[in-house]
Amino acid sequence: MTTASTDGTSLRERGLRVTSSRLAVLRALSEHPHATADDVVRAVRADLGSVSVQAVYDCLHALTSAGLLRRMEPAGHPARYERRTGDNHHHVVCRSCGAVADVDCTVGHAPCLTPSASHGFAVDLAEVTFWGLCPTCAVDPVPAAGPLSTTL
Amino acid sequence: MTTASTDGTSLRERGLRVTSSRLAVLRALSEHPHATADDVVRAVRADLGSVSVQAVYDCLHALTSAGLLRRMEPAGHPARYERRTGDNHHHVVCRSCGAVADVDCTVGHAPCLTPSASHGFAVDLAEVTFWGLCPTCAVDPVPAAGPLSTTL
DNA sequence: CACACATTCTGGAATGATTCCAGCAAAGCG
DNA sequence: CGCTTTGCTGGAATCATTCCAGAATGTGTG
Repeated sequence: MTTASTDGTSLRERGLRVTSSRLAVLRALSEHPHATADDVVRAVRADLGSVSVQAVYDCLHALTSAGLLRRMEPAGHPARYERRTGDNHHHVVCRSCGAVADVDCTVGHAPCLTPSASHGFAVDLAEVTFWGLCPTCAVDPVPAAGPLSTTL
Repeated sequence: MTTASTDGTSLRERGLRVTSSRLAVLRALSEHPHATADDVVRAVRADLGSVSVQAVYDCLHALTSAGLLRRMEPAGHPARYERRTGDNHHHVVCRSCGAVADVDCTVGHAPCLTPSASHGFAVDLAEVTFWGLCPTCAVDPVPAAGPLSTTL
């Protein structure tokens, strides 16, 4: 797994300019994995004083396509970002509050899954999302979101 | 798998009122599996003449929570609906054009996956999405969306 | 078969996450 | 230290989806 430094080295290594916003975004996500863009905006503002929303989105995109961040978007919830990249771990999402937790690969190591019949698609990534209720929401449930619960 | 009739029986069985819009939505999705809400609106209008966007969203929600439809939402693309429910099949999504195709369960039958460590979550559904390029886009790629390609 | 009532549908406005745009500011090379 | 490239600001726009209030329609009861 990759959850490297918060100084500029990892940025420079990937040919990205080192800016305070980018470092702050990385720091924010080190402290709060699975944060939403909005969470990151708040964290970065608390850290640097003031940053525009777009600056944060730009950073998130730049860092994501450089492979320093991973983006996941649970159906019905805003996107979340995390620093664990490279390992193919998966996620459990709470259908009540949207909380996300990491789950290590079920069936061994990467690639842990290969589609049986891929209809001619050139598949390069298998994404697994588990849906359920987090410990807190299991006690007193609320609304609900995400795919319908089936018999698992 | 469940891809039943387009007359009102399946609706009545689930205690839903039989309305022309609902039947039209079911028909539309029989002909075009993995259609977006917008696709359905167009299909239903071509069929019935005029329906409001909300009527379609209402139908989609009603049918989905009744278990007659399944909703899937590929990151970065509008939600898609399909009539195959009950079986736990998965999807391949094209990161270029967003096309979706069905993939049968990789590792056997439902439940084909169980999270190793679920952090106290009560998991009830495992959702698998494969990302890649569809046959058409593999020829001449375009933009790109969805999670970053990793080494699979 | 007619009614009454609960649902569903209409049209229009609102929301929330994310993106686009044009101009200013900072990063990094020489 | 100056230049060019890249990143940041603020404000407006987009897109899917939802909320609202009132009109229309399906359905079980008398």
